[in-house]
Amino acid sequence: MNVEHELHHFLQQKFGFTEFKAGQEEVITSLLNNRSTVAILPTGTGKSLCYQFFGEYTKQPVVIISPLLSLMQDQVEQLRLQGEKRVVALNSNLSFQDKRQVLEQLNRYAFIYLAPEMLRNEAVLAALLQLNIGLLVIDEAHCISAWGPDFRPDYLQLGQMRHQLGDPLTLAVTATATKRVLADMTKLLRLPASFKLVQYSVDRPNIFLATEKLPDEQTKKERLLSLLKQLPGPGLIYFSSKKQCDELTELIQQKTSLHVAAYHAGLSFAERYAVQQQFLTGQLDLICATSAFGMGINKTDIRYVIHYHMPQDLENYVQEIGRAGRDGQQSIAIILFNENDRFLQKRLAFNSLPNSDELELYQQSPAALKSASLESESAYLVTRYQQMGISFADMEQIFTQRRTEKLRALQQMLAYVNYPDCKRNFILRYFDEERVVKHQQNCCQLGEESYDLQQIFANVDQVTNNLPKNTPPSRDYRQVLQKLFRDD
DNA sequence: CGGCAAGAATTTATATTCTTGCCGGTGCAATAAT
Repeated sequence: MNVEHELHHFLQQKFGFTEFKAGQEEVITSLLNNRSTVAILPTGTGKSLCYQFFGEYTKQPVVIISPLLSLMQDQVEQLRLQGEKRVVALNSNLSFQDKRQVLEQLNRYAFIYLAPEMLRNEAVLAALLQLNIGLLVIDEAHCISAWGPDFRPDYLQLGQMRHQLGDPLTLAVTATATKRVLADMTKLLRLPASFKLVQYSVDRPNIFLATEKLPDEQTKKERLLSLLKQLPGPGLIYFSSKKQCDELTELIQQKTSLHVAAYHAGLSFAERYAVQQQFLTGQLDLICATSAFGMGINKTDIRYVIHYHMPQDLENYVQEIGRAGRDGQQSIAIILFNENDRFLQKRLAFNSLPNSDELELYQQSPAALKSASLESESAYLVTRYQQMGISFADMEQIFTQRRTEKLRALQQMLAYVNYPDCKRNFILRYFDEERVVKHQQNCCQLGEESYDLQQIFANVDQVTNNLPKNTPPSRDYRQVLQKLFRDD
């Protein structure tokens, strides 16, 4: 039996699938050839199967770096449902005793999930070193570039951690990456130059792209309500402010008959989990959310994603609209834009980084830095950079450069909103794809011309692609909640 | 970093100009107190 047949046979036996989805076989083969791999695959193509397959096939332990506790939880649950019990999420949800026990017997697990922050724990690193890691996986690897520099600095340390673990075979997976983000990932992970890149287009042809410019807030609200009355659901609205997210949720409740809930980091873990489950099971028509919502959400029938505020950059935009239409059916992405929105994003971008006054203060007074780092995000960042051995002079340079990059990305986002020609091609160019698509009727709105919702959704069945229709298993979320948070 | 609304100030004003405060996304781990 040749290798290809053997892989298919194993896929059927172990996972019950007859075919690999796009990219999976290429990734698995590359890993089996002992080549570290970066996989940029569209959402819904089963990225996790790649490393699950590798682990089961080679019978070697797989360590997965995951950005969110909820993501780890989902994956662990899914693996257990598939019958794989040797799986653990090594995180702060574990009690001290449980954690110690897991660390003592780490070699009993085939799949170990953890957040990058956990690698700072020496006991954890030591236990991982005892293991013969077959594969190190960086899930949602764009976080390295998007979150590392100013939000979760431990992402910057992954390369060094990887080295300390003996430079194991590595797989980095994400749905979107420009050339710049890809370069960040390979550099920060210190991947060997021989790494293999498996990349598919970011284009999602079944998502119509629209932007509307509105003169003021009042008009924007009215337009939003009128859209909600016309659009087929379920849907998602993104905000860049928790306050406005809450306000609009209430307004929608008052003015429409839609079942709607808000989702943002101001809510407790339990509340967020409940909202998410109600959305997945169809009890909610619509979620108003901040960027907290989305990663790891597997709902296939989202018909529209509206941006009440445009995001900071096109990377985020493509991630967020990519949550629509995973079933391949016609969907739509709409940005409602008001000129003042640009300042909101500018503020957010600038605020996340320490400015030179702050840096100077902290440099002169370590005591001020210490007391501030408990509350201020940027002071904490400075502390972490110091721990990484980065000087104040270098920090100033790094932060300045980062600010410039963020500003440039925001300019591109604005250019997209204002772009009078085919927006799909704008996105393809931004993501450095050579390919140019032919503008079609159901592609995007051009310039200021209006678009016809009825026409867009008229011939739903003509739009097809090979994305799977995998509805999540229905379950009572209250039970899961109880299990997860016994003391809530 | 910039707009905006509310309120204060202003050459005694029912109108304009100036000032102030407000607006603001994403999460890990670990600690401390029960």
